[in-house]
This record gives sequence, C-alpha cells and structure tokens, in this order.
Amino acid sequence: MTPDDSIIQPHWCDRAVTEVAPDLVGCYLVRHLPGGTRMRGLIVETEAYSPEDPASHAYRGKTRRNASMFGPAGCGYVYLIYGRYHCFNVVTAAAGIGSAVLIRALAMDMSMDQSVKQRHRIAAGPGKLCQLLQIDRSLDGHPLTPRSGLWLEHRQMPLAASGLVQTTRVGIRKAAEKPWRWYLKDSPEVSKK
DNA sequence: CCTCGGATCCTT
DNA sequence: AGGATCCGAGGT
Repeated sequence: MTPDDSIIQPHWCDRAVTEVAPDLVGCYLVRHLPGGTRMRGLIVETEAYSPEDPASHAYRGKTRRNASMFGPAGCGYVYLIYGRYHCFNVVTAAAGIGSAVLIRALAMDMSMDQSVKQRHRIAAGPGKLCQLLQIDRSLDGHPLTPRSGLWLEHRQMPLAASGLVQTTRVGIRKAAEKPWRWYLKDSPEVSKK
C-alpha cells in the first residue's frame, strides 16, 4: 500500500516548469487500472515546456487540444503524436500559465515482468510508457491522484546532484538548443544522449 | 477547405 | 533513411 505522505500533492507542481522537471526525476509514476492491475515506474527522464518556448504546444496560446496545459498544476496533459502514440505530461505552475513536464522514460519496478532482460526498455520513450500504462486522452486534464488511477510519488532516496544530467531536448526543431531535458545518469531507458 | 508536419517508434 | 497514421493548426 502507498503511504499517504509519499503521494505528490497537486500544489507541489505549482512552480516554474524548469524547477519541477528536474525534481520529478527520481520520483515515481503509478498507474492503477480499473481491473486492479497496478504498475509503478521510476521517472528517469523529463523535459520542460515553458510558456515562452517556441517548441511548446502552449506557445501560440490556448486551444482545445492544449487546454489542460493552461489548467491547474498537478493535472495530466495527454496528446496524440504522429497519429499513433500518446505522450504524458505533468502540468505545472498556476492556472492560466501554459506549461508542462513531458515524462520521457520510466524504469519499471522489478515485479512488473519476469525477465530482467526485458525489464529495461519496456517504458523507454514517451510513447512506449503511455502504451504500457494505458494512458490516453481520456486522462487529459485529470488531477494526478489515486482517484484518477494515475499519480506521482516522492523520491524514496535523495538524489545526488551528480546523478542528474541536464542537456538538450529530443525530437524538436524549434528552440532545440535550450537545455531543458534532465535524466538519471546511467539509466538504460534514457533517449539518445 | 486544404496542406503540412509533428514533444514517436520500428523496420529497412 | 523511411513509413505508419491521424489530427491540430494555420493559411486561403
């Protein structure tokens, strides 16, 4: 069972996105499906998308698709990419400010699968982790709480500064030079360096 | 209304 | 290096 004090409350995300994104590395994403299946992964890679960022979906203002980015902190923003995959974000900052953290990769708990070999890369990539955790647009805008079946938990151990790497983001054309990606050093699930 | 291209991933 | 596959955004 999850102790209540390990669950990340929505107001924890009510900060600048470039603060929340590195802080989420080392935290956990937990999924509880209606059938009772429970999955838990260590967040090993994140990216920040801020309001004045040409690479962000929120850059040109609020639309039906990106509305949850402008909603309250601690909710999910889920979108469909390339007609095939979903991507999951944690909304940050106050309502009205369009910003979110893309969760790019998870290291799943051991108990998830039988083979250690298979364990490594089943949630390596923003599309793959949504496939595994069955995250789609029906969760868009939902608060990240146990009630929603999707929530965040705090780090179990402090993260040494030397274990966190900051670098540029993946798969974007605009603002590609901004160092707004963070990952856990030596994680095999992390995207190309 | 039409066109373009994307915060991806897998195969060739 | 290219294809799958869909829809939002922006221009006409």
